[in-house]
Amino acid sequence: MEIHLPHLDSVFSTDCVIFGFEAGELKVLLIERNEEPFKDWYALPGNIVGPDESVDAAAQRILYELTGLHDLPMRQFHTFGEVNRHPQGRVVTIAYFALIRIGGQKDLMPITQYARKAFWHPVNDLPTLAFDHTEIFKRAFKKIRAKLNYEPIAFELLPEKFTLTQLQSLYEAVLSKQLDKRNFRKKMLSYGFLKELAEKQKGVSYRAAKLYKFDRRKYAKIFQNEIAS
Amino acid sequence: MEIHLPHLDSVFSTDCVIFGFEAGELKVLLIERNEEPFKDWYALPGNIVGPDESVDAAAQRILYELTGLHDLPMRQFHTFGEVNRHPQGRVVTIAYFALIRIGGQKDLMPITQYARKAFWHPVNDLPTLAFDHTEIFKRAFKKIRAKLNYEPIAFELLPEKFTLTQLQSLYEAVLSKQLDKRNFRKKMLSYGFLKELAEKQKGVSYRAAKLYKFDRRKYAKIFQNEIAS
DNA sequence: AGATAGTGTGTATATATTACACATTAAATT
DNA sequence: AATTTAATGTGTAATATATACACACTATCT
Repeated sequence: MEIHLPHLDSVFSTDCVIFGFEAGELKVLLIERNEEPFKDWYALPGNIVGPDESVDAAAQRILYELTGLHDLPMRQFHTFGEVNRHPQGRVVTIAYFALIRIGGQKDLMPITQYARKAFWHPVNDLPTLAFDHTEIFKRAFKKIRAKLNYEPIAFELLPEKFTLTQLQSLYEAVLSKQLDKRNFRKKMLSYGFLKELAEKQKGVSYRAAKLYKFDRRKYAKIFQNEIAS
Repeated sequence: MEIHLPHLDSVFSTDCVIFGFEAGELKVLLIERNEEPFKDWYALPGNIVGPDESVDAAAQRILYELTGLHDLPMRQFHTFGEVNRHPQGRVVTIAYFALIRIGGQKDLMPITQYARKAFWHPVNDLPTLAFDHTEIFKRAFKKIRAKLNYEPIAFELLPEKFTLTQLQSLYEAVLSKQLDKRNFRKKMLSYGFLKELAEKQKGVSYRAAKLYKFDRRKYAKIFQNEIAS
């Protein structure tokens, strides 16, 4: 039996690529769709922008509706404007990415019926995604890999207090390469925006590491003269 | 007498920020509008995307119609999605930039009646522009300033054969700062992607400088392992 | 007391960046 | 022919940054 789908006029939508970091792995937030087309498929959280909301606001609303997450600092990274991206008609999609601390939120929980569930999936070994979401994801991943080297995005993925080893392991996960421990520490500390805390790591069965936090204030002071991206 | 304007449904448009370099100055391509709203104002070349063309293709078509330029390597840099950008209704605009050699083309000449003329204007001291085009321009300018440091975009603005002094003057114009001649040359040449030609500059009333050209092949070879933007 | 597992640290070498000044050349002028 | 003009083309020393590399220390567990 064929499913009848209405034809859509030109519309725009947003898709969000939300990255998280957990158990030494970089992960991306997916939903399981509960709607045609691509019902039951995995997809990036995304939907149609309303006529009376800005695209930025729509991205926030849609993410909330599909996953329960709200008020993330989302950044636009590309707009996908090919003609045949959507089986039901012309859709231009403005894509966003954000990086968050997994677990910093309460559980993931779709608010609407468009998604059956929302879940984290490691970026390596992603399943096939609906629409052109695999391409959208790849582009976002490339972007954050590049940004990692010149913007302090790593700290958005880590808990507020973190060890230098955790920071390094995040860099290694995102860049897919090993880094030298001594050089990594020397460099990170040389920037001067990491604040060493009195506190130490807890609950480990070996020597506990010092905790640090990212001092956004100092960062801004140090890099205020640089050209922003 | 009031002008009646039709209400538009949600549509998308493209705007292009085309940079050129002439007489030691960075310039941007503007049009003089011949249509409401903002009739007679200066603006970036832009218009509505058709239902059956990709956004990238639309950007090319629209630029051609308004200025006569075609087949430029245009790159998307931001999408403007606020609700009240356009007095006639909701318009989401995908913005592109490109860099070209002024004079490499025949004259600028609008093909359609939407623009009365197209012309180059120095980026410093821009006139007031229609819509939010000043903001769009600024964002593009910021982008190319940043890119100049990690992508070979300078060569898109220069003639095929150029002197190192011309190259330096371009860097100085875009970055708005003076650079040291010896260090600049040392660094540029150290990359290994500039090819020194046998030929020399002509028609100058002083010692003629050596000409160089950008060797795209070598560039690709040298930077193939780097993360692209 | 010993084993385990990860933390924390320094130095030497190579590479890149910065600061800085003058002789050379081609054309134009006298 | 000699001089003026205006810009080209070049080197070195000092400093800062990046890389390569290994082992003693410490907290917990057994």
